[in-house]
Amino acid sequence: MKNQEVSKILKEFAELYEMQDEPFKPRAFERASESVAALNRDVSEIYKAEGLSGLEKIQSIGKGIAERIEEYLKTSKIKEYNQLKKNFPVDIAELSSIEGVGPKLIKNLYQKLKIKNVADLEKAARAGKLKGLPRMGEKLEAKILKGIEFKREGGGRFALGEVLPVARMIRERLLKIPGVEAIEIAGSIRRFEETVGDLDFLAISEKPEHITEAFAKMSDVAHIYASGDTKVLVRLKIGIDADLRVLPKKSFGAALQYFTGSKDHNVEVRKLAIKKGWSLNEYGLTQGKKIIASASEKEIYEKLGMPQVPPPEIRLNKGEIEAALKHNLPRLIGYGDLKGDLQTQTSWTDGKNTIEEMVREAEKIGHEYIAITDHTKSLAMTGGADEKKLERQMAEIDKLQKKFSNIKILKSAEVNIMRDGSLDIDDKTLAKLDVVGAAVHSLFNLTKKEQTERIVHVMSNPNVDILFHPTGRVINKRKPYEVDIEAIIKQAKRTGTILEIDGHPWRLDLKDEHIRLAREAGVKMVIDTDAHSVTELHYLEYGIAQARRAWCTKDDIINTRPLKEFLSCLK
DNA sequence: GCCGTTTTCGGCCCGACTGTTTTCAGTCG
Repeated sequence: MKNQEVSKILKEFAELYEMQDEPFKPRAFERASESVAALNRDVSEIYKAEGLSGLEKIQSIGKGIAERIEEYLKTSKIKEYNQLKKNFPVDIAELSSIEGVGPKLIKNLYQKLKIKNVADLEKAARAGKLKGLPRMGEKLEAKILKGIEFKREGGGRFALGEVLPVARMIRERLLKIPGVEAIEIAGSIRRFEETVGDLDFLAISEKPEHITEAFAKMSDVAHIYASGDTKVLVRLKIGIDADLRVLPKKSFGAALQYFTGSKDHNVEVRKLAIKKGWSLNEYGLTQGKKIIASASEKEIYEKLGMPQVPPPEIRLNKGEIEAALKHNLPRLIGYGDLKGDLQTQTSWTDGKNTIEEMVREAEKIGHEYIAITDHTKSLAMTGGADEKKLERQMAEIDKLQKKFSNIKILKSAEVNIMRDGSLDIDDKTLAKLDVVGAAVHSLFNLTKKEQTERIVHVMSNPNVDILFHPTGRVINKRKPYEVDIEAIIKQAKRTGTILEIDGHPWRLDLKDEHIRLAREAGVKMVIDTDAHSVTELHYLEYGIAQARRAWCTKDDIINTRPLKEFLSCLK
């Protein structure tokens, strides 16, 4: 539960040091921050069990940072942090979330213009005051205003991947409270939306005051807006609002249906009730004072003429109600249907774990195969592989494979697409790989025509099996590059290139509408995690949810198939 | 501040891109 808080504070340390021009420390704290975020155990648990030395065993954490973490876990603050913060009482996380704003600029903004947050920054930019700063001109000023605008379009929403683990942990904790019969997470999280505005919890309990009190007193709570008998509203320390409703068992189905939404879906469902002379709200489906259904979602949908309950992911009023009424909903791909992962990075480039560790975890998940797709040479910052390094890795995989009889390690790479649509690895080497993914990692600003031609060209390469994260977006951070997605889908169909549904919660690329287009065109797709650590190998559910939202069945996704069959689908 | 199959001291990811400059600082990945 503390990992996110600790990771966040370490990240801020890094930026504070960066602002003071400290050499090397920023990187060290940044690595430590990432390392904590990638843990699959909670730091407070590790500290409780093994003390300071347990913390020091964590990758990229030595004596200094371990002591700071200890101080934070013991006292909820770090003296040195407060000291640094005194010199720069600035919302660094908020400011640096604006594209183009980094630590150096933040330092200047505060020292010269006393800018502390994005609101200050926007005011100064609109007044044309930024131009006076060193190395700042009209274009950068405009870029910053655009960055602020884009951030705002995100509506301050959190990526699902940031908050789903938090919501689940809160749920687990609340379940332990005496008198609590059930807790469900509703709202956009239950629908697996890409981004989430707040967390909605529903609880069944005959003694609501126990759970409301415990909820409001959680250590993750930063502020309590309201706290009543059956409803609590809080702001969590990580910056998102969370609300809890406690209900009697008999109306739980109605409440779950009501609080799951979406709003559009519920409006349509309620219209069906009205047509029958009934009414539907969070307490039940009723006729006057008589309750027709309320305990389960299934009863409610059935009474309204739907023999199938639309899965939460597709409750968007996009045809699911009509289909459910006609008993015509497809059988969506299930959360346990994938047989392998097809994009994973290891310590050979920018991943946190070795090939062996990744394979072992994949085996534990139950995969039949895993592709090792480290970056290639033109992504220099990651130590991307050239032909020689790839050959070395292939040899290493051959050696490693002997240790594993239940899982096939596929030799692969995430190969960079150059400006002209060529690749940065020669075809001879690519031909030796089991499966090849190609990806755009540079020149995001080409015109739509140029970008499309570049990608369409690479898809015609007979070695390229999969196009990775086809639109390049990063949720809340970077818009997709300009590209003609329909042209790419057409080319995928023509060349037999597979399109990736990158399940990494920051990417989710393709997104649902594009998946839908690809499915309708009969294009093959895969779902994978883009994992950079063993923890991230568990990100599959995010990608599967995207596919479900696009009404995909098991047949639409190639890596639901056993190894042999999967391989036969490649070029 | 972290780390070690050359090292417990002395290295640490580095090139592209942009916008600002007239040789380079800041940001990004």
